[in-house]
Amino acid sequence: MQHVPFPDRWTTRAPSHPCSPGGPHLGVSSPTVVLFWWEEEKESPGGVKWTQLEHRGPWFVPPYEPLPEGVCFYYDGKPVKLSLAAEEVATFYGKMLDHEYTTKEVFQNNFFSDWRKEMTAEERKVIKHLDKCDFTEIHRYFVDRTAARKALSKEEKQKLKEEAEKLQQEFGYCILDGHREKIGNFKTEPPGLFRGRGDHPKMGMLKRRVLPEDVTINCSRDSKVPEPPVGHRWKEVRCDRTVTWLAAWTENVQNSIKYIMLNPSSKLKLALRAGHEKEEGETADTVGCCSLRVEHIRLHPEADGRPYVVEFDFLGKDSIRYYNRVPVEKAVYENLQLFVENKGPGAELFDRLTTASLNKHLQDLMDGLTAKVFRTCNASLTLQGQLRALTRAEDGVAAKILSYNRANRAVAVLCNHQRATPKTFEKSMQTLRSKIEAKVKQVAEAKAELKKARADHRSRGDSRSKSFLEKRGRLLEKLEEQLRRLSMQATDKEEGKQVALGTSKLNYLDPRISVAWCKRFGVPVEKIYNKTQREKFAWALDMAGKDFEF
DNA sequence: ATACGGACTTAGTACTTATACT
DNA sequence: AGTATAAGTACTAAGTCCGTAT
Repeated sequence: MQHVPFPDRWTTRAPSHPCSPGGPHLGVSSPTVVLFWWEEEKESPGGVKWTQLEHRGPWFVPPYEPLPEGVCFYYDGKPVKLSLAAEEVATFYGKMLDHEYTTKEVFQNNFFSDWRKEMTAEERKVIKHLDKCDFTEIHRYFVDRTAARKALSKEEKQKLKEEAEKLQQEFGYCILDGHREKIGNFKTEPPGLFRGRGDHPKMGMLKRRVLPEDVTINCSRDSKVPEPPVGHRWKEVRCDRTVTWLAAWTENVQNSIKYIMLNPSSKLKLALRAGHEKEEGETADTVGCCSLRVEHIRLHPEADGRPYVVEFDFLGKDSIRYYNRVPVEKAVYENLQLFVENKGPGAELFDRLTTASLNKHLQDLMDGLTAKVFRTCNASLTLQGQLRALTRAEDGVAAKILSYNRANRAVAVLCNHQRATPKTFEKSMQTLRSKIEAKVKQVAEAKAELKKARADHRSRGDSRSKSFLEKRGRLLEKLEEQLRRLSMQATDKEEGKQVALGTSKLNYLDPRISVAWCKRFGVPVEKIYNKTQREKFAWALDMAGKDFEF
């Protein structure tokens, strides 16, 4: 048992801070030598997440740089020199001019009203209507700047890269209980216009610049308190060992807390959604299973040749449409009929159900079970089952990977992880198709050649014609293999055009299932997980054997 | 008993880099 | 070598869940 020298939470407002130079003493190591965190003792009791936390605080976005002379904003056709604050907000809009957002009325109105708040009294007197504002010069300036950046020489690009790396090294790591851990997001979010998804009522509102005075720092009591930028101070410095965040601030648009947290590779981490009640008018209108309304389902006594089918159609998280027709048991169907009875389309379908009561019920069934766990578990079981059903030991690696992707896709479809069909999809599909056509032709030619060679060998019977025949045989085999691979690629592509595989792979599926599958079928794990993913799942790579069962 | 908000976790999109093709 | 496409990363909005205040 470890002696704990400090209470779990400790906090102080810091009107002035100790001026200790230098950053955290990186390289402090714990006395016990443990190579991997997953081999360490399980977490301490009482919700304490760490005993040592030391870091540099967030990196702040540099201050606004005014537009150069000659880049002008026009109102009603006349050039207007804006005050610094108003100009900055104008550039946020100007940058987005060719984005769909700026065509939406809600976005325009929110932007304009927030922009006016940043204007001086004189500016407010002049600038009264958005449709008289001309941001095109501002827009062009930023387009040119991006182009110039892209056209930079190799050396200049290299230099920028090195600077970014230096920043990463300086601010991107912390010391957590003697381990140097990567921070997930060490930069404060830059100011800009809020980009809510779906029909978000707050889209276009001004998201303010974060100042050190907004930021609360969390670190261990005996560590070096990070230095705020010169001339500034932190809102607060505290030592709360029951939470994992390093810094936090309140964001002004939704009034929610934003955190600086660790990278998912660090030790502190490791189907319908539940659907909470949301404040009406504050966010886009989306639902989950508890907040479904009568208008979101249709009941079919019979559909697609199956009895008792429920048709779902609603917008879920990120305003992604969920559409599905599910056959259910008779009892379920009849209950739904009761729930729909005498209700308008906008009424709650399950008016006596909340996420709390649902999770309470699931908790009673199994300790720690929540709707979310159910979704995750369902996903992992589906993957395992699909892998078992689809993989054939005698297949080549390419075919096995196709099977894996199919299994992965089944999970993504189950969880409704969608993406927009890529813009270039049709084009690249077309080139793939013509490649296949060409390959088919080649195969046919090679077959004819082989036939000829065989006849030739039969009539001549010498060793030269024999080796020629063998050569033709090998060529045909190679071409056929290439064709198989291409058509597999095409299938994979077509089936996956609207499905986002990454989300389930990264967040839902127990990586040990995939690792075990790779080991069992001799597929290199790099074909399934890229470098970042292998880092995140290092523990699974280490511990899952080929016989692992979820 | 419910509302609220803090602390994570999940997720799509925008941007960057690597790889494949011409 | 240069460009098109794919893969990977960064970013941050939008969920879930739980504990505490009302």
